[in-house]
Amino acid sequence: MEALLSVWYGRHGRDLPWRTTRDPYAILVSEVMAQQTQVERVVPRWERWLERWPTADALAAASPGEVITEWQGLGYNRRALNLHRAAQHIAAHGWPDDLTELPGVGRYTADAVACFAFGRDVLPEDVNVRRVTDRTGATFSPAAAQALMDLGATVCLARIPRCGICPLAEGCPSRGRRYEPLRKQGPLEGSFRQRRAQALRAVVAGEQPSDEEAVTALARDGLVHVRDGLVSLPSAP
DNA sequence: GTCCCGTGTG
DNA sequence: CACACGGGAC
Repeated sequence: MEALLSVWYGRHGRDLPWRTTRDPYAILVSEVMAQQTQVERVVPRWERWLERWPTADALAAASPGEVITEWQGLGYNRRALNLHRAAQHIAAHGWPDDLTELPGVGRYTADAVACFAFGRDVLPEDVNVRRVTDRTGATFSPAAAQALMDLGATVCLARIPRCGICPLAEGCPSRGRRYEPLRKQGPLEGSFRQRRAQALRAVVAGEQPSDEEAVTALARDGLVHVRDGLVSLPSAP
């Protein structure tokens, strides 16, 4: 199966700039950004980010407010803060042996950095990789990691897989199957999550948000500071 | 109008 | 273990 996958990857693999670097900081940034945002959208933002903060030291020296501002539009603002804190940890103590010690870095991201940057022999398992391995029943080496992620993201989709264009369809025991949604979720429109994000965008724009409830939640996560009823981006490192 | 996605927290 | 977290994809 891995040979078929490799041929497909050569023709249909995504051309992502961080796949040509081994810089662990650059890879960490790409992984954190791409965890919740389509990779095509991430590419220009990743390039801008590395121009502005080319190293973990440079990012660590920025203020949290600058980092939050640069992050806008990449989703889940807490991740920006975690990435900043991770850079400060790296700047102060170097790269830890156990990468999950870094804030915002769990099993998947730790394995991705270990594999792609440090050349460790581990297969980072995101849900794309897990879907393909579960459905095909095949096993793959860490060399197939990028190909598995692309196949899972573009062909072996969560609910309605595109088996008609899948290089592994022949002999796949799950071929043609459809799947129920894994999570239940209400609409984003009008949700508290959206209000939070709107309130933070207002602060980034230099305005005072009117949504006090959202501000309280943002302050609890350290995304804003409130003093004398005035809301600002966090400036202290 | 609803789901996806990894991590942290209650 | 369930849930919060964003915004484009579907």
